[in-house]
Amino acid sequence: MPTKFQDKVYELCSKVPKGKVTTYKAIAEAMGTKAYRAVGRALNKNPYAPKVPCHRVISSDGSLGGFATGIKNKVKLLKKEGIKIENNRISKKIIIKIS
DNA sequence: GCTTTGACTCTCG
DNA sequence: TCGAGAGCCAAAG
Repeated sequence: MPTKFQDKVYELCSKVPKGKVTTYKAIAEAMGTKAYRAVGRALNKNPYAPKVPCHRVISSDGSLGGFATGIKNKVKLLKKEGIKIENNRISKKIIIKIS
């Protein structure tokens, strides 16, 4: 079991509904921290790999940010979810905020 | 136990 | 509009 911080990150990731995405910033803010980078780093480890849809987490300005298994794979996964991706950019309108 | 790094974000030029 | 620099926190080395 990873740290509480990571656990929180993964939990928030799970809260993202299918067909929508969220941002690293939103996650960090949701857990009451500004460790945006720590969130990304935690997801890179991704001990919950298939359990948590970490591919639904992107950067704040709509870019994909990055992906451990490759951006291309991330794009493919998101497209499967019904998310439109253009030039490695996600429509900001589908970006949601975590409660 | 301190230093470096990172799937980030913001601000300034 | 685009590029570079600084700031932030947590985990790994």
